[in-house]
Amino acid sequence: MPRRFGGESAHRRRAETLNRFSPIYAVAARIPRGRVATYGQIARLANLPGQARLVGYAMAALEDGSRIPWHRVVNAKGGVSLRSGGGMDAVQRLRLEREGVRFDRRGSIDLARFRWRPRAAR
DNA sequence: GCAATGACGCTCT
DNA sequence: CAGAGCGCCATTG
Repeated sequence: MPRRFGGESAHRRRAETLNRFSPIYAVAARIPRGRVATYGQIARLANLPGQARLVGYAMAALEDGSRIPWHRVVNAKGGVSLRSGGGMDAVQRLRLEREGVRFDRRGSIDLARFRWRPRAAR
């Protein structure tokens, strides 16, 4: 493909960034109901090892009403880590509990029991 | 373009 | 087990 230079618009750059998130969304979309996956786990499954932070960023960029099950994504401690304000952290916990995911007194999930385990590389 | 910030995580103390 | 340090990367001032 001819490499167009200088003329690349910011729009194009934006598109590339979103495209970078695609594999992340693709993996997150496969998390089954009643199970959870960690940011780092998703990063790895998306072939982006060590970029857990990028996963969190991708989740934050989701638009309202997205069909991606963002609530099934938790941190490595099995807890809900949400941004300030919005109260989305409570929403996430409620949605998970409604799917049967249990939280202990400390507010964390037993990953040994609820972590999603995809069969093999896909 | 540099510095700070943020839905993260692993290692070392 | 809590806290500090460091790595990673997109976004913002």
